[in-house]
Amino acid sequence: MVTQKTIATLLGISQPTVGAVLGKHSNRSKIGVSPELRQRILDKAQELGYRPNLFAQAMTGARTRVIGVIFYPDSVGSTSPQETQLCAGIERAGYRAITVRGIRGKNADEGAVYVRDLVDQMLDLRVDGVMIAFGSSYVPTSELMRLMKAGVPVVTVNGELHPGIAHVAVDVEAGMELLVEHLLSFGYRRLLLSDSPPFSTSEHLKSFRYSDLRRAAFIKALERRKAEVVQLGFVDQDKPALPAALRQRKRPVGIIAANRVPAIGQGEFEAGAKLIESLVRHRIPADAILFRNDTALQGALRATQELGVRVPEQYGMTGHDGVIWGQYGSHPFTTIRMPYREIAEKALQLLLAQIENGIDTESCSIRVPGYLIAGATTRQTASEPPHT
Amino acid sequence: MVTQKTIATLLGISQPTVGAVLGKHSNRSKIGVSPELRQRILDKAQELGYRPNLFAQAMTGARTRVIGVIFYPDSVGSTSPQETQLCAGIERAGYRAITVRGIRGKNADEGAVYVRDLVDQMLDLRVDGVMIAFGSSYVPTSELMRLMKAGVPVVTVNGELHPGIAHVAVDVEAGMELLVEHLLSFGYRRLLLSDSPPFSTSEHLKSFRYSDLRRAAFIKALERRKAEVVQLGFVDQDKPALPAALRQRKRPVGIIAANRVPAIGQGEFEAGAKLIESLVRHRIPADAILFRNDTALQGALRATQELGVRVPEQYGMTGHDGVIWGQYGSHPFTTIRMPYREIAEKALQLLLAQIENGIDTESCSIRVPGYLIAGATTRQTASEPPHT
DNA sequence: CTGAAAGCGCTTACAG
DNA sequence: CTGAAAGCGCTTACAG
Repeated sequence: MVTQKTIATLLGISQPTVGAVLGKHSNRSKIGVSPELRQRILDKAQELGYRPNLFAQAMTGARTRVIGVIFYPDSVGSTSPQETQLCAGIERAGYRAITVRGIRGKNADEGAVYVRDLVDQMLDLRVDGVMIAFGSSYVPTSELMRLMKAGVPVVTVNGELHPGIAHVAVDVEAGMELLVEHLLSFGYRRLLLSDSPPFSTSEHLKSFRYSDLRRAAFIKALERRKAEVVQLGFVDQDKPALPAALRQRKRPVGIIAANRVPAIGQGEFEAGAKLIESLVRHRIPADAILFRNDTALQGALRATQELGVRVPEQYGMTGHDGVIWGQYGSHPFTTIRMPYREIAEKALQLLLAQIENGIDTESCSIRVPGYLIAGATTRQTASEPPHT
Repeated sequence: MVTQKTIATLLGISQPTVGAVLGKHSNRSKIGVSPELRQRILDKAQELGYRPNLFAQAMTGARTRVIGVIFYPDSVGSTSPQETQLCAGIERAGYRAITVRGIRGKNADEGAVYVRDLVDQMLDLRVDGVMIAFGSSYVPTSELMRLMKAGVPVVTVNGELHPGIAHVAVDVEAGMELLVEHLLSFGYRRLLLSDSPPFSTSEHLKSFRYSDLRRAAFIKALERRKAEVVQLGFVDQDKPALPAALRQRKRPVGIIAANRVPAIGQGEFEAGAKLIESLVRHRIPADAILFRNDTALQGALRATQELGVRVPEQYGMTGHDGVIWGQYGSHPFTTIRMPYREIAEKALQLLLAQIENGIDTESCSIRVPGYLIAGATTRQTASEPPHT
């Protein structure tokens, strides 16, 4: 291994002089070096292929210029390709992105334990900051605070909002507005939100959860249009009572319905299928369904084939997230494309600001709007509502 | 930060004694410590939340127990979820998986430069070994040798075989055999291999490339069955001359055909679509098509809707890789599921053996067979061949 | 402008 | 069984 000392010895000078030229803070070094010597040092370093020892640098307490990224892997240990785009933004900013994962014996489902382990690793690696993309999975605020207290700024991406921690997420409300507007303008009248049962009973979390934000946004979008919103609750077992509002056909109506079992991982496909089966079986007069994400939409679409239901004529369907496969199936999806590049940029801005100016515990939350992609799971020409 | 010294001072003993208990090689330390003292040290460490400084440990030249994993990100910087499963295997073995990516300004398409940068990072991080999953993208052997020479063992996963470097890959030949057998047993007779034009003209690489392996496996599987194989070449422009072998209907025939433009990234979808369009347009009498991967199959399947071609009656279609979405579309795919878990395990075995016993430059290449998934893009009951 | 010293937190010899 | 020392490769004060 060629070190600063190697170079110093060869050049007959002292090691710190070499460090002043090759070190990471060479610009603000107090050691003056003549231009000629500097050049000789640089030449020799180049010639020998000198690379600074990262570990030695880190020992001195300097910045590592490494940003840790934590993803929530699915049950088989894989990571969403979209999420990995967060790393691309980090590289563009001149930092290194390091991804760590849980170590053996840890059950990925035990959210809190898993996160604790990842946070430990981040502290061990002395990263300058942490980005955490855990989707809607549980992250204890205390673990994030552990990083912040150790001087490591944190920004969460999508997922929940934690008090005092910077947060960047897709704007659920704006996306919902786009979807509702799109559906109504193409003649759909009875819009059904495929809702999720609550995972957690924590009151604290309630106001931050994706499902809750989404439900609130749905209600808001419909009420803005003077439309009534009815709650059907769980529709996967008994046939729900159908409110009068669903009988009339002119005015838009919002319907909120859910399956009893929460969808996780691949279960999303089945959850989507199950919902559409329930709607058909109970003859619930919805004509457009807003699914939680593209995976659920895909599962539902498949089920419509077997049920003999026509899409988009009989049911319009929308997803969320804009996965690439959704654009290449039998019906390209009408969905909201997740603005991951913009999210990555904003998240990085928040992180870098804190790395450079110190940690900021003023809650800062940024919402980035997604884009509507109009596909073939909804009508492409305005027409009369079905069920007439 | 609580260090060994903190604990030593509090306990009134010397720091190396603490190190002998809490250090990574505490078992084979030459320093004897009484059980009582050992316990007191452990208790105090626990109480103060002591964590060893990874950087200080690495400075002493000890193993880092970190394995670097290098993926080839697609054009938008995302990573295949399947590939990230490699990391899960590493964790199960008690190592840490670290993923690095290129730094700014690097064009991911400039394969060699990109890889050089990643290799530098791996060396800087003093990883114990490197796993590299670059698909069929270009990796210069010299870069891998740079790691090996620095004492860092390397194993490549899928992609090409490099002389002297351990390699684990899906068994293309076995997969081809499964597909051909499946198609023939369900009555398909004229099997068309969707081939790729060569990317590289390097003679050296030719014997290792996925497309070449695949083509050879196809020919082998058909010749084993005394079937003739005809080369149509490029079919995306002019109508090819159809050999007599394609006119007769009883005996199986293998057909090799390609589009002129290589498919990369999302272009795979279009490539699949383009091939099926060419077949229909030129009335090429194939009745089953073996696509390069599931993405191409999906693109082709979509095109069949627009072309009014019936799948699986008129054309049977198979993919490769077994992406999860392929199981949930209008036609669940007949495909070969990539045995990623087994691949990860084998790759890790090869890597750990070298980490523990020193680098081994005897070329070691392991092929892991995939699994056939019989779906709805091929017939599910034996029947007569079409075009009769 | 240049050199000698201290220190980061460990591990690994080497003395008592 | 226990302590004092050297060294890994840097950075950052402090002398000349």
